Parts: sequence; C-alpha cells; structure tokens
Amino acid sequence: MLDHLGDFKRDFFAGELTENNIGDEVRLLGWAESVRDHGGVIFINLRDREGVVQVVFDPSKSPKEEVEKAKKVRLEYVIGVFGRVERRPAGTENPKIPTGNIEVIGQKLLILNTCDILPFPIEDDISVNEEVRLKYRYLDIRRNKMFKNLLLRHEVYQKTREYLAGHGFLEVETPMLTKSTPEGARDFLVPSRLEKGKFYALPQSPQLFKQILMVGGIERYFQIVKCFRDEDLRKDRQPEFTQIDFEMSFVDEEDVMAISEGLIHYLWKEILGIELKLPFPRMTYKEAIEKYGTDKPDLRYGLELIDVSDIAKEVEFKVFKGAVESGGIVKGINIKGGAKLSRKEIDLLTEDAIRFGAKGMAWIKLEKEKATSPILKFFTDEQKEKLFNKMNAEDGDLLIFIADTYETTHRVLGFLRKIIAEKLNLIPKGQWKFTWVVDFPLVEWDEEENRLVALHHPFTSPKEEDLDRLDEAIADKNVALNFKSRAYDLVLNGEEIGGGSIRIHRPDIQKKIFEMLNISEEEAEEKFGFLIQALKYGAPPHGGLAFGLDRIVALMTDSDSIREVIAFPKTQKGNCPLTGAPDFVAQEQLDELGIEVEIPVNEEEG
RNA sequence: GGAGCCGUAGUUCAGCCUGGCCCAGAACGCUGGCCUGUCACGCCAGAGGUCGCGGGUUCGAAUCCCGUCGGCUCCGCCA
Repeated sequence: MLDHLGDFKRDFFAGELTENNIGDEVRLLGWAESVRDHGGVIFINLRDREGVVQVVFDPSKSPKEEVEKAKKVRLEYVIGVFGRVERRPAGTENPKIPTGNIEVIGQKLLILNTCDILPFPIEDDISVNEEVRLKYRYLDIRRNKMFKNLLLRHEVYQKTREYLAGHGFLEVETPMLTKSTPEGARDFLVPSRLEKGKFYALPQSPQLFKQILMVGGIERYFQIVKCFRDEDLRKDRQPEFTQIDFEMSFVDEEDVMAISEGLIHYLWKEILGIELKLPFPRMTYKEAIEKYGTDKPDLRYGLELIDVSDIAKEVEFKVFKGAVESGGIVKGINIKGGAKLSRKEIDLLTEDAIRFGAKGMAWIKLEKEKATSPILKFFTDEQKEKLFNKMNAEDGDLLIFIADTYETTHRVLGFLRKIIAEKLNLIPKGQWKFTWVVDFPLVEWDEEENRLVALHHPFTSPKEEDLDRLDEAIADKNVALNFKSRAYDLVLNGEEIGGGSIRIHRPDIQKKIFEMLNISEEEAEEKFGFLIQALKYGAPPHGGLAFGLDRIVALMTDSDSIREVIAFPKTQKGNCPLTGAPDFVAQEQLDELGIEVEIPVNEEEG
C-alpha cells in the first residue's frame, strides 16, 4: 500500500546535507538508489537531484513499524524520509560519497511509488545498448552523467542569454511553420489543413528571418532555436538540432567574430572555469585545405600535408608523373614513428583511401636504415634524398602519398590524417584548439546540377572589392570561382561549431548573385521574393553567425556524440525509441489534410 | 544510395570461426530465506531465454548460406 505525499515537504536535498546539519530533523524526498538489509539494520541510499545520503532504519533508534516498512523498499522506489541527521559511528564513514560522514536515522518512511525491474542499472559508467537507453530515457537521465550533461547545457543557455543580452542583443522568436526554400538541405514538410495541397516547411535555420529582423531595425538579434534538416544522421548530426543564432547591423567580419569569441570565452570561463586566449587564430580556407585536407582542421596534432608534386613529376612512376602532368598533384603525410605499422595495417589504410575516393595509396616505410616500399624503385638516389628532405623523413617514419586531382588528394589525405591520428593515439586530451577559417570561395561548381552553387548560402556577401565585377562573373564562371566570400567558420578540435557571414543587403547585388547561381528571376521572385522585397526598403548592412549548441555542449562535456547532450535524441534512422515516432496516423487525419499515402510494398518473394 | 561492425535471460557478455557432449552458460539484477553497521554487504535456495525475424543447407543450426529488420560508425548527403 503506497503512501500519499500529503503535506510532506522536502527540507533539504540529500546532497546538501553536511556535518553542520547534525542534530537537525529533516525531511527528504527521492529515490532508493541502493538498499542493504542486514536483518536488523536497514540502510537505504536516498538519491535526489543534488546527491545521495545514507538513511538508516535501526530497531534501536527507529520505530519498529518503520523498520518493517523499510524492508519492503526496492531499487528506485520513490520514498520520503523524516529523520535525524547524525554523525556516523566511528569507523563507518564512507569517503566515497560527499555525505559519507553523516547519516539520517529514519523516524518515518513514506513509500510514494514502486519501480519495476530496471532495464539497466542507474550508474555512471554503464555499457548499455543505446536503443535501450533511449527507450527508457527517463531512467537514463536519472544517471548522474546524463544529468550533469543536461545541467551544463542549461548553463550554456543561461550564460548565452546573459552574455548576448548584456551586449544589446534582443531575443526574438521566428516561426517554426515557414516556407520551403530550395538550396541547402532537404526540408521537413508540414501539410496545411486550411489550404489542402500546400505545405509549410520547418526552418533549416532562421536565416532569412534574422536578416529581415535587421531590416526591421532590431539592430542586434539572437535566439536559441531549433533547426530542422532532413538529411542522414551522424554522431554530430540530428534531424532537429539547436543553434545559438545571432545577427547584427552595421558591422563587418571583425565585429561578428569579436562577439562570437567573447561569447565562447564567457561560456568556457563561467562554466568550465577555463580562460581561453583571445583572439582565436585564423587561417584561410586555402591554407586549411592545403595543410590539413579539410575546412575544419583539427589542430591538436601534426600530420600536415606536404606537397611533393615537384619531385613526383620527375619520377618514372606513372601514377605520380601522370597525376601532375594531367593537372593534379601529389601530396604526402609523414607519419612519425609510423614504420611500426604492419603491412596489413598499411593495406587497411589503402582501403580507406580508396573508400574515400583515391585510386590507391603509395607508401614508404623507413626502418632500420633501410626503406621498404613498392614505389621506391622508381626513384633515383637524388630524388629519394630530395623527397626525404622535403618530408623531414627519418628512421622509423612511414610516408604515405596520394596522387590525384587537387580536390581528391586533399580530401582523401584529410580523412586519412584523422584516421591515423585516432589509430596511433596522437590526439591529446583536454586541449581546446580553436581556429577561425576565413576567405572561403563564394561559390563552387556542382557537377550534378551543372551550375555554380553557394558554398555558404546564397545570401553571403562577396568581398567588397569584387562587387563591381559581378557582371563579369555572371558571364564567366571562372571569374566567379575566384571570388572570396565574407564568410567565416569557427572550428574547435576538428569540429565546425559555428559559421556565419556578412550578408548581402542590397537588392541589386542579391539579384546578381541569384543570376550567377543560375536561379532565374521568376524562381528567385517566387522563392525569395519576400527577402528581395525587404532589402528594397532600407536594409542596413548586416551579418551574423550561428553556433551549433549541441556540438558545443558535447565538446564541453567530452561526449562522443551530441546524443549524449540532447534529452530526447533520434536514432540513425530518425526514430524515437521512447515514443515510437515517426508513426502512421489515422486515415481521418490524412483525409482532413487531403493526403493520400502510398506505402511501398516489397517486391514478391522469390 | 553504399560500406563496415553488432543483435543470445531484465542488463552486460561467453558460446558461433572448426554444426552434435548446448531442450544454451556466467556475472549483475530479480524472487524467497538467513543475517544489527553495511555502502560492489555477505551466505543459502530459486525463477528467468521466440539465440532479432524469415527462408535455406543438413540426419542435426545460436553456430553455415541467403534475405530482411533494428542499433552504431563511416562515405555520399548535410547551402
């Protein structure tokens, strides 16, 4: 028989009790974390949000019926305890818990609810199938680690608001039911009941609205906001995720980057107690690609890419020579101490390289004064020396090479660099390596669509010096391909945690950019007409940035996946094991929306 | 769209490669009993399994093969 809560109120959280409370009579509420029945004395560890304290039901100190009742308590029963705080008898202190010097002698026990057999233990270091954790997320969240993650996330919300509001930013909400925009990710669609056949889209970001808020004279806007993108999931990508989004008027890149750095500095200092050094270093997009093979370089380790095209083109090795002669490049990485890798491990790396799009991977192993390699026979002694010099190679190193186009070579080596660093444990713990990546190209060529596409998004401003060459760029895509944008990304430990740009605030320029991107005037009018319209009415110069809040919190909590810092995340197929979403809906609901569903039927069985 | 790893009591795993001493075993959890200072309490007894699902091979399948579903990681995708 369960007890009612009645007017029983909590005096203290369990974890708040200290030796100063000795002698106090207190009321506690929480969960039975562990129960130890010694036949006479019963110990219950009572846990609440703030910690744990041991409650003792002792026949010599507690009422008999309460001791009997305590015997019925099982793991995770919800209980209330009225009792007296006492110092633990000498020798029975437990240094493992903060309240280990005291205990509460139970005088009255309320059993408020029972608990079924747990699907997994409520402990910090569990290894449980993630699907089970998500199905019983409420139990998962009772674990200290998950609670701490959500607590830190909460602090990030609070400190972000504090900082941005303190710098004159106004929090403004933008719609969740909005217009589908082409360009960018796939939209989640929401059917309209009032206008059958029409759809809202969930926002991929508040991008256009925040620009329009600038036209509205808000001057400084921010929002902690959910964004939705219907693309495949990764450990750092969920279909719905949270951004710290902000936008400012009458600013240039430096202003936006300064505010961004200020916010990050504030979060690290206030929440982690870490004083980051400002300003963060910067590198150009070109430098990032050519040195690290990616636009989000992890600067915690070396393994930089080295261009050996000049040597490779002289070597009588068709793959190297051919790559350079057909306009490509040959680059390598010196894996210091990598000679200890076995042939099998090198073959695995080669497989990875091929998986990432290379045709193969050449390598040279320098071991005990001698080199093993399938390609070294093509090198003259002089070429060997030049190569080893250039790559700073010495005994014990492993050199790997990719020969391909500029893009493929960098991309593949970028992936390999990361894999090697992980494999060889070259990534130091506890480092915060921030870097800005700037001077992105404005556009890139899309083979599939056979047109230029914006690298950032179509509202990103080109550099001011290129503005009077827009007509040239429309006529000749090679001119456009050389344009740089006013975009900037903030990268931390190899993860993009934020990105933004100075936007286009003039309708004439915006129209030309659409033209450059081969978006017709009609299409632009239909899809972005409201933005162009807004720009016509005194739009101020403006720019901003959006941080990936989930990624930031994951990094701050040293979590492997953003799912660890989201209360109710989705699985890789976008399912929610807790609720069972997505799910079928009633026929009536579909009828009301004028929607007919075609369920794919499996082909007949053989 | 593609690749890899995984799926066996409530949970974590072993067994699988090399089919049969496995109508599947351990630990934790669970149930009952004993125990007055434990805190990973201890001791005794016990319950608990469609081996993800479907098909095939075989005298015989958790084990081999095919398909499928689900989870995770990655490529593509994510302006």
